[in-house]
Amino acid sequence: MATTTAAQRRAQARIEYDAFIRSCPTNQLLDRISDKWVSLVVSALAQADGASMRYSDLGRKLAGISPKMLTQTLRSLERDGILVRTVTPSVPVRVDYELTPLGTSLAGLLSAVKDWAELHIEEVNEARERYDDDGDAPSEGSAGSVSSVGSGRSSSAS
Amino acid sequence: MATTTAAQRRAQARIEYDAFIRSCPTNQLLDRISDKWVSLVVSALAQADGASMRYSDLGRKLAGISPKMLTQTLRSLERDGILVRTVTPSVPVRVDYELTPLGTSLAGLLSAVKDWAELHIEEVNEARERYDDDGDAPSEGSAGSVSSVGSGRSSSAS
DNA sequence: CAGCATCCACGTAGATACTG
DNA sequence: CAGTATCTACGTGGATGCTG
Repeated sequence: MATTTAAQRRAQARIEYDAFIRSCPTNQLLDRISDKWVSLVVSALAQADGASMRYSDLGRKLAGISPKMLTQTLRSLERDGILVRTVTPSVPVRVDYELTPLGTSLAGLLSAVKDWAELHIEEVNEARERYDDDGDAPSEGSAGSVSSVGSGRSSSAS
Repeated sequence: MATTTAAQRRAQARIEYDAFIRSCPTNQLLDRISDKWVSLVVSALAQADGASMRYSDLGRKLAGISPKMLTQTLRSLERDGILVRTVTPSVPVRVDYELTPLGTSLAGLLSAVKDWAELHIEEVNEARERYDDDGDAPSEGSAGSVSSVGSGRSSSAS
């Protein structure tokens, strides 16, 4: 695995991709970008509208993220060509992060997902309440098929 | 916290949401939908084009997913109102999953992300090679600012 | 068929402390 | 300022075995 060359990998790449297949590299990529921190970092950078953001800017914007996760996320995104990291060796070191065109194309999608979450949180919350309160008053369960016969865990979503 | 009513929560919900804030419920929701399995399950259901899929259909489509993860993902999505679970009490029990309108709206976004992964995997792979081979032949590092001065971990992406 | 229960291992996030 | 290093702990996910 560590000995495959770029050419080999690209050759194999021509074989139609299917993220549904676990062994497909796109599956791993999907796993990487399907990450809360990735969504937020990329969305934050996208909101900067082409401009770059400093490490601390991001840390402030993503209130609550640990330096470790921020650096880790940033590094993985840099490695994947989603963003570029620019170090300015001034006295207090300055590091800027900026989306690449590739990153910008992804940013639109991830921002949309983030916006979806903000937009539909109430519907989801109501659905959760309905689900959790379920198993108590079915009022109908003889129509040949029943919907949502869950065990109804009452624990908070955490 | 466990005693808040739906009305209270909805009242609080009017306070502008910001997924960047860790304590915001949308942050948690984003975390939930930013999941590889969620993307794949929802995308698979979306590809069914409004039709329902059986448990085993999904298990086949998402080759490699463990029954545990499949059930777990399905349950969480059902709870969130993304899909509906229909049990048909035939001799061999039959369970169908179908997207709700809410789920369909999300499916478009997640499918787009999945498609993005399939579409840009090669670019990402090339960026990764470039990054990993870096730290060896900078050839320029005096232009005032340098890009990508990473430590260059050579370990495989896993 | 469609799960659920249990066990276990690994990764990963988080807190904390230190550095160029 | 912008990280890095280390340690710990919990969650996540896989394998296995059993059930209606």
